[in-house]
Amino acid sequence: MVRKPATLKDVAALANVSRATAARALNSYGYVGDETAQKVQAAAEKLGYRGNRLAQALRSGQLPIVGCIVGDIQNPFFARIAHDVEVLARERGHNLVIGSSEEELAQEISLLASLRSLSIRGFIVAPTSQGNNAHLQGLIDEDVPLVLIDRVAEGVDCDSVVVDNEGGARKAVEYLIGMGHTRIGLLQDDMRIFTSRERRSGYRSALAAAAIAADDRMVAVSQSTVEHAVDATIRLFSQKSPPTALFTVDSLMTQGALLAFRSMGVSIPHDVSLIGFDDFNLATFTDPQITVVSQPVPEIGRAAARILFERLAGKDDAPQEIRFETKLIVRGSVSRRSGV
Amino acid sequence: MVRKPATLKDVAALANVSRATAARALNSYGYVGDETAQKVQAAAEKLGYRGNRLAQALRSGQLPIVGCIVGDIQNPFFARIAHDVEVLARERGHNLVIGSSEEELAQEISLLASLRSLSIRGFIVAPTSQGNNAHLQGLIDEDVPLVLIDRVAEGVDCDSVVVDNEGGARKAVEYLIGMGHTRIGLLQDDMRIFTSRERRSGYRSALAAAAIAADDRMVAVSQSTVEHAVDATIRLFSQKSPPTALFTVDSLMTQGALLAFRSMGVSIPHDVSLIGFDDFNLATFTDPQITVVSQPVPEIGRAAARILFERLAGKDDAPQEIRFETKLIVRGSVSRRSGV
DNA sequence: AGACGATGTGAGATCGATCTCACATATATT
DNA sequence: AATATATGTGAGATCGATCTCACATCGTCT
Repeated sequence: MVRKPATLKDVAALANVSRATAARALNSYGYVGDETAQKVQAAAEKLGYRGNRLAQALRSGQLPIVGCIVGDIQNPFFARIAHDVEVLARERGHNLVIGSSEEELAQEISLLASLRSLSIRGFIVAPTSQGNNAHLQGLIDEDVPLVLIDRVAEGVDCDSVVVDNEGGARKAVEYLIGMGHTRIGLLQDDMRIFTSRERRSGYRSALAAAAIAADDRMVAVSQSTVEHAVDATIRLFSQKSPPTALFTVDSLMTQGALLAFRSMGVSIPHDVSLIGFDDFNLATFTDPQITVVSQPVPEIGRAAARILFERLAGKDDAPQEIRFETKLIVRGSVSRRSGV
Repeated sequence: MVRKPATLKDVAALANVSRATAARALNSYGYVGDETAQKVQAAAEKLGYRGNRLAQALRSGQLPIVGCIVGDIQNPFFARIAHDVEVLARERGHNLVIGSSEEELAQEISLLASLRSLSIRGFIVAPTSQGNNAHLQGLIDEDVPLVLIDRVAEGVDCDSVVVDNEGGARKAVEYLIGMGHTRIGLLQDDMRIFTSRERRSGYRSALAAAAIAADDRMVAVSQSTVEHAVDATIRLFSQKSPPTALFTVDSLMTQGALLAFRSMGVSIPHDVSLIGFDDFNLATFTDPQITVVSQPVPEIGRAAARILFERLAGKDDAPQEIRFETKLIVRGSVSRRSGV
């Protein structure tokens, strides 16, 4: 049995009034007689009238939906953010559409285009961020609110919520240097990604400050998945003179490195020291526990959503750029290295 | 500068044709002169015409969006499923709206109501599943395709993709019994949740088969988060005669139990043996590695999405009920217990 | 009593895309 | 030459909700 959802027309007919009156009664605006209003309410109730948000949206030009495009929903970092955004959106009577760019610019662009044509009200995006950000600027130009998270995009003048990647990475590497390490490896993901660049830059500046020459053989690049990170770590540590310490730029890669070390029979922190960017659930389960640079993940999604809804409410001042501090959490995965 | 997106009317005006002709040219149907078509294409190009999917949807009655409502997007199990569904949806030119019921029936209902009024084409839902499933049956009645995942809902006649929870749990507990354990704890989440009930049922039947009396003091209930599981585990093991082994019903709770044991100074598997339902990334990083019952997670989302799109394409045979097998993966978190 | 405001209701336009129908031409067929 | 058939195009209806406007009907004030 396929019964089409009841329309306003059906309700009006049942209540013996015009569509206009029915609309007034249901949305309580304008003048409606008490008795009429009751009749309409009753009719709506009886038919299970729910209203067609599509039609409403077409009229008003806006759908109560916000979009969130992340790099990868499987990364717990983004999952947490998406979750927080969803909660806040729901509080404001909005739904959330989630897209995953999988770090492909083309995918980000097509996702955005497809969501834009839905008249989605605003976006929270973790941009893949390379040169061409016309698709993002296009949103701004059409006055569609956009909040960037985790990463900023060059030349796009909008709100953003990021963390101090460079400072965090520097703290991590300085700590390693302070513990006597000089051959410090970096396991990073694609250089096109903003955080990857910033974290590398922190890594480099810490090395430079300690007068340690940058060495490309100490740097491995892989996609941000556990599996790819395993391979990259194994390659990095299969060299003749491998690093004595490793800094990984996100939690999936940290986990990949851990797996790789286990499979290679390399012991932490005895053989190799490890610091990861971004804390994760199980960092304290391992033996030793993993030292990390932690970011205030719960703040990020909430801050971004808060800003987005302020913009939707009409706030129109200069773009905010929020940058949260990171914190070095020392656990047991780094050991002091004496001499070389 | 706020330029409204170009409409078909704009394109038609620029190309000096009627809206009808412009539509024909852009969607290539009906008869259109070559020259006219070119003109229209050029005009559309020039104006950056993208079309308003809302208006199209209002006309056609369908928005190319599917919805996915999970219990908690932060649970890696659901994150993985959502990811897989999103990928498949995108392949079919659909977007995905994700909602999280947070295991609240009321939230599931309101989420579904709000998405239904968007004329969303179909749903994949992990139902909170208690008695009243009218909201789900309502979808079926209106011919909106619905695929249940992870859990089935009583009295709702639709496709479903689940795993053999009872069998998996029984395997786990039988294994513990085979290793000499008799005081076997169960850390489960809310009994209203289908998987929780099924897994408990497997736990009980394994005990019964071994003639071990069920003992409520061996069972702890908590929400499915790492934090709640920590507390519940501590309570469970603070009794005078605590379990010698623990079976946890999902990966977040397994992680909570691990954290709790660590904080209590309880050593695995020496003091307590542990088996978790659902494998997780770091299960092999811990020392010892965690023995688990694994489910074919990548299959679940894909299977559900595949079925959903078949239904959307018009397939109309009897509902499928897919039930995947689980696998006991023996690692090192269970030790043999001699005597009592 | 006449006028003005408050109250209540309906007809019709609108949002943007699509589709049916009617009406043109042009070419082909007898 | 007359009739079919193919080809092109536009006017207007439609999807469902909302809003403006016009038109009632009251009551009240001078």
